[in-house]
Amino acid sequence: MADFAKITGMDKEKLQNLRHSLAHLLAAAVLEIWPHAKRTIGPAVENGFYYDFDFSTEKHQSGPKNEDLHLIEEKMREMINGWDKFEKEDISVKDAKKMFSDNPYKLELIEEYGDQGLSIVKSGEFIDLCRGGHIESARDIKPNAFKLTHIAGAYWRGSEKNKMLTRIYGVAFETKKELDEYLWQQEEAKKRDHRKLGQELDLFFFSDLVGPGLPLWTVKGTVIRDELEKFAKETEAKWGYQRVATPHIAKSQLFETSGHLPYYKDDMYPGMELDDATYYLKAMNCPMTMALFSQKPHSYRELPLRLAEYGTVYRYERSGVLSGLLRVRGFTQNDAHIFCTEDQLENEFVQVMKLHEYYYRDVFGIKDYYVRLSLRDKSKKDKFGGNDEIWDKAESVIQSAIKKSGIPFQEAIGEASFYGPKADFQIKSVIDREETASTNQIDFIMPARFGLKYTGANGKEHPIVVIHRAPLGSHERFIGFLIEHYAGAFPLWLSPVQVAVANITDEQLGYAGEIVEKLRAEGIRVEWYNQNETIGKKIREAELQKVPYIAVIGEKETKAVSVAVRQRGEGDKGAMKLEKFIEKIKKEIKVKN
RNA sequence: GCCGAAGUAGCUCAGGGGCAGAGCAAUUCCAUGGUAAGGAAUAGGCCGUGGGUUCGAUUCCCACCUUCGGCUCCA
Repeated sequence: MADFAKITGMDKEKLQNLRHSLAHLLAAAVLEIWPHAKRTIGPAVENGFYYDFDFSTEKHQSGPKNEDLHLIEEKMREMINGWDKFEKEDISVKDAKKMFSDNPYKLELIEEYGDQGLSIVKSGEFIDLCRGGHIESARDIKPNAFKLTHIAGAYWRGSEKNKMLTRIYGVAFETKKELDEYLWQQEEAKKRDHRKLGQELDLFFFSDLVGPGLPLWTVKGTVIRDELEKFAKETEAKWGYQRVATPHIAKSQLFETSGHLPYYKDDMYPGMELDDATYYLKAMNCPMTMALFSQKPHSYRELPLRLAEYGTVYRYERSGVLSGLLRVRGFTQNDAHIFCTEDQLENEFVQVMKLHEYYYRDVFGIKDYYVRLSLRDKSKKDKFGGNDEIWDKAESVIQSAIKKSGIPFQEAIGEASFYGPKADFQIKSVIDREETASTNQIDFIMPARFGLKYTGANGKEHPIVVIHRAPLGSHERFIGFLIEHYAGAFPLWLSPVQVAVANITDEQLGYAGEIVEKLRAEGIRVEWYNQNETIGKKIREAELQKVPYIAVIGEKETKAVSVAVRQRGEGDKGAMKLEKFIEKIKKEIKVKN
């Protein structure tokens, strides 16, 4: 995992210990108020801590509600005074079982970790089973530098087969100042949440009539989609890609051939039974492109063949995971499949990584991401197709290619797809949720299942290897991310409205209308603020809509055939001739910044 | 899917067993204005959907739908 956490004054381990100690304090406070609750575990996490409880044993009252957090916090502050040094002691399995005889969760942990040695931690009256990692004394906890934030459900030991527990989250820092700063940052982050900005800037929405996870793009949102797509098409054409188009549905045989159906059937929209077959909405484009490639024989001279498609796919994501544009059920991928020889594979993959660098670093200025290299878990053979020889080859090529590209990465064992290892570009949303922006895979398996071959210089047939790649991920997720990245203030080339024309009085309606027409004729996206309102009001509205340029038209401008230019966030830039303004805009659109 | 919370005008939200409220936006009128909100009037509602309790439900109860916070999942 990349470390997105801010470096604070306190050393990291000590801060983690402080947070873990607070988890114990939280448990102690909760047990004071809900004496029959069962505590389970409470680790430190990024920015804070949590503790999981089972309140189902609490007979007299229900578990905590959000409004009780305040109460628990007060209890914690009260209890700190009775706490002192954190003392750690080793304990035998027998004594531990006795001590926690009424707590099945602790007993399960004792059973599992007993042979590795157990210890307990004590402070004041409080004792908890614990592996350790505390600050020296509870006196180091500043009572005003932590805050309980929310209550949520969480499965015992992270498995949905287990009981759902109640998790209480808190945030904690060394000082109140750091806590306040963190809380302020969280508030600021909420302002750039793509769901909020999507509403305010009128970019997309969801309709109950259409269904959950199926975004509808407004006129303004569609401009961003189209610009992004146009840019990707142009760029990828230069990088040697050719475009194809495939249907949205296919017979079950296609997904059986690709191998997806047994693995992913539950995540696909259910099949449509027809006379000749069961048809499925595609949840991925690759089987279609494979079928397209298999249509005719291929010579080594055609390779590498890079086939790109903006393909719309549908996945039946579980209802609870849907989130704005970042997790949807229908989305359009910036997809492509590179069909190549084994010898070309590494270089092609390096090129794919370089394309990412161009997009992320050079064009969008995205810095806050990391690459997750997902490899197979050798002990879980049923999760991954093919044999060890093929996997070893694929993993060695991807590792070598990614090293050659010079892009830093982290390995994740067991995260590979069933048909191959992958290099994913991981980003974080403003609310700190990590998502995959781009996924890139090496695949020996699916081409083999489709029997894809090429004829080599020696006249013999050889197996094809495929790279799956989607640098811009999906329109939905990538635009969701871009909205947050730019805080809604898109660069000129992506802005739904590039110029707002605002006449000061009705006297200039004629001239302003001409300006609007001229800008439009130059291919500039313009919106005319011609309401009967003051210029101050129009400027405010255009600024709130984050329009990059406002062309103010008054009596002076009409006479001089000019526009008074106001730049987003920078204010009045003075008047300039219309031709000059158009030239400036067009130049800025071209350089994409 | 699971735990919890919330759904009232286009948006942000208040209210509460007996005629449905505000601000912003919209429309019209007045004002004709110089760089972040000029004034007035009008219109706008199955109070998420379906059941139930009640003389009466937007309000109370139940179910469902959607959204939000998490968990699990994420080709």
